[in-house]
Amino acid sequence: MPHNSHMTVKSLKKSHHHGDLRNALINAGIEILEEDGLDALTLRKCAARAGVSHAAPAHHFDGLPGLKGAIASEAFGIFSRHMLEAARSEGDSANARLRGICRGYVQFGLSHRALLDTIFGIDMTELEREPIEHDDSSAYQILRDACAPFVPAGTQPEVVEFQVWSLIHGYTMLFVRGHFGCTAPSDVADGPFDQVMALLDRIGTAPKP
Amino acid sequence: MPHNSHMTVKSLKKSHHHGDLRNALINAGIEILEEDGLDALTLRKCAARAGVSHAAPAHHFDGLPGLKGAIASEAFGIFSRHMLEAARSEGDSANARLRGICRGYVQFGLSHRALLDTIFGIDMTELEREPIEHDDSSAYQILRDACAPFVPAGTQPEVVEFQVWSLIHGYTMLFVRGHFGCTAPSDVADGPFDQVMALLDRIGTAPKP
DNA sequence: GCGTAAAAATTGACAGTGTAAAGTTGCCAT
DNA sequence: ATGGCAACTTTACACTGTCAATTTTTACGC
Repeated sequence: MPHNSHMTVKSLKKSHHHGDLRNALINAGIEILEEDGLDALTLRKCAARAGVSHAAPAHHFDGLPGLKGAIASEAFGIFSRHMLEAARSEGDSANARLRGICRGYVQFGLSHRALLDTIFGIDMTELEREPIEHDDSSAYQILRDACAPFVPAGTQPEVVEFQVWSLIHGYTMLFVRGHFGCTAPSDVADGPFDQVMALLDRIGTAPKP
Repeated sequence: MPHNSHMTVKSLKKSHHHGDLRNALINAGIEILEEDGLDALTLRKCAARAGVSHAAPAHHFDGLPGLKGAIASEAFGIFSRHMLEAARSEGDSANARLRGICRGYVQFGLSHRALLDTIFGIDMTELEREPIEHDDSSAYQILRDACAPFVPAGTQPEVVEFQVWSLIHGYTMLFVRGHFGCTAPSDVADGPFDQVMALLDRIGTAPKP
């Protein structure tokens, strides 16, 4: 006996008191992450910024991990849009698109570190977790498209995709935290980006004999 | 007027009440990380496990971030010993050593995730931070030695080192959290390790024309 | 319309946590 | 012995997540 089968298709769950509190909490969380970093993210602060009482989030998310998961999904959308732009920023060739994606990855890590940490801090193996949602315009798909020209015949596309993804993700995570020995990097150019990404030129070629 | 210039060279700061409380707190923290994960690490729990009052850690570390930094240094030593063993586990050839290091990296991430997250969660760019200490037997040096045979003449060793490091670090971080789509990975073999590490065979070769 | 039930949000309480200030204990040099 | 100091304890407080009880709002059947 579904009691709300009358709801319109585009029902935004805009409901009783607040009006889409769920999204308001997610947006508040993103603001806090951008302003004050990962450790500042708090259920109570999100609630306060959304203008509701401190216990209100419990009706929409399963604790702080639940809210973090929802924020990660939203942040992944922001990340995806950033990557789409980056893919086009360096030219139209296949090489330029792949290079642009990698540079955009690092740039996003520098400019929105807490967001990237939230996205990739999520443990997809935990039970009772709904995975981060990603549609056809997600960063995954953008990376996949950019890798496609480099996939040798008879090879699974995932292979190249995972190679590139591992390389740029590892570089970004190590670089933004200064593990490469650069002191306080504030720009991609401050690191050995070009030197490491030179490995991309070997992608899709045969191994040395 | 140094008031303690009388202390012996090997003075372990074994002092008044406890006797090397600093190290006791670090070890307690590592135990907690191994048993209950990153979120369970708490100043008060470390203090309780070391048998002191909850405010005692403040006299040895600058808050929880300070303790985490000291734990990261200790965990990096554990990681380094693990990597030294892994480097020898697959054979004596240069290829086997590099492959062994990479496999050991992922294995360590699976078996001691909280430790690896603590090590590489440290932000080396933050001011007033003392960097993680690493001597000649550190994981950095082990990786550098393993990469040396692949460094082309006239190339800086760091280039190859950073390429390999980025690749394996990114792979590990993404894999252990299930971002490659593997459900609940419990072994390196559960992931596309070999496929991604095939890129290592292109290390040190000339780019395609 | 109206009453009832469910959803949404509030309030109050509680256990943990980090942190700061003040107090206590034991060791050492003078 | 005694003054000083470092290590530790005690006490207190603000902040956090979480739960139970309550109130307010909305939706639906009658």
